[in-house]
Amino acid sequence: MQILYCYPSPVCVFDGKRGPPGAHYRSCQMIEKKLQRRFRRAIWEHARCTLIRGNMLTLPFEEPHMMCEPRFGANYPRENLPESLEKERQHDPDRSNSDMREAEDDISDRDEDEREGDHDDNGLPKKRGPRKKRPGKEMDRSKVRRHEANARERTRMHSLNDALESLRKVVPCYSKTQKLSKIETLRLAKNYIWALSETLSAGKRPDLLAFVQTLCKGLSQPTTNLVAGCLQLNARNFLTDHNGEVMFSGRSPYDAMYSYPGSDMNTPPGHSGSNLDSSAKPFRHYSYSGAYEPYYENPSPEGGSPHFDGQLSPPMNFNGIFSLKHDEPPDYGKSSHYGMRYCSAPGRTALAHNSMYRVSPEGRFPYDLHVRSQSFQAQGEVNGSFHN
DNA sequence: TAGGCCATCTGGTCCT
DNA sequence: AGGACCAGATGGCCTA
Repeated sequence: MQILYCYPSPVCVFDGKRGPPGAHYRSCQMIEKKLQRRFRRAIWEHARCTLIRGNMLTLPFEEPHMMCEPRFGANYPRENLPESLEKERQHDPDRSNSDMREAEDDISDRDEDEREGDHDDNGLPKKRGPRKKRPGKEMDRSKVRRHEANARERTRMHSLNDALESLRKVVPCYSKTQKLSKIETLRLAKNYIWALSETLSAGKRPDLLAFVQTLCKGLSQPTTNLVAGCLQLNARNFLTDHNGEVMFSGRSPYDAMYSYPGSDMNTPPGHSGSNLDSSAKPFRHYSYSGAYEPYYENPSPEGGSPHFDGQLSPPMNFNGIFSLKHDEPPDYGKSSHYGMRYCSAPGRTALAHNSMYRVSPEGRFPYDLHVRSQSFQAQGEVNGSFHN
């Protein structure tokens, strides 16, 4: 029987994976702790039996008390510990100590209770009544409080991580396999918000290069590569300098941007995926210009006057500016900053709540994109391109 | 093997 | 008093 300990790096006994803590993991952890307790008890019972047996073999029969009263308290000599326990102690003294203490306490408590149940200090039969308070009670209490505080802290950090995970899902380049680190997630989210705000406040087709540069500002090179890979860019064209500034070192920006197979846009030589960074996964290619035109230049499907109701959830990613991502849109009404930014953008095409927005009438952009209240099937496909 | 990332523990501080 | 929040310390895992 093999037990994998929870602390300090929890491992799920069922699938052998370390965190992250989730519902499944937590339930596993509870079961695991039960198993640990049972296991420790089993070990001690085994040790007890072994030593009793050993004593039976080595001790003269005239010392039968050793058989019925083996002591495993704190003063029990370590050299008499079973090998497995001694090994464990050497491997991790702190943990083993606490575990040992716990197990020892269990057993010594039991033994003590058994003894106390018979006689009092004077050897007279023990009277019934409230138990004497032990001197260590106050310390036990603070210990318990510390444990509770630890548990709360864990829960707090877990909820923080949950929030971070949901943030990962709404920034570009979400990947279950290659997760952005916490700090990179926050940086990317900040950049993303900033870039989108700039785009919206400008109210015109954004400078793609500037957008990507803003997106990658301050990110590490691997994350920059990842973002570039997600956006189907040649990651090597975007170099992060020592200050975290993203520099373009390739050809003209639009050459390095998207090309949709069969489009009349120039396809950069060797852009068939071979020049992508190794971290870049095969993504769908989108027509940059085709994607933008309907949003900025065409009249709204309803032919209404340009207005904006301020309820639109923020765009999902650069070419997904036309995809509305959030299943559970945040309450943007609370954010005056966003509301102002959204409303202040001039010349924007109206997007009514129930309208369906077809990005490319020619079908060059292969997805129908819907506003929030409608089907998200196509949106899922689009997002899938980024969230491999 | 060093460095990055992460989970956890822990003590301090602030607030209710 | 107790809970929330924070930051430092610690140790494990992973990767270049």
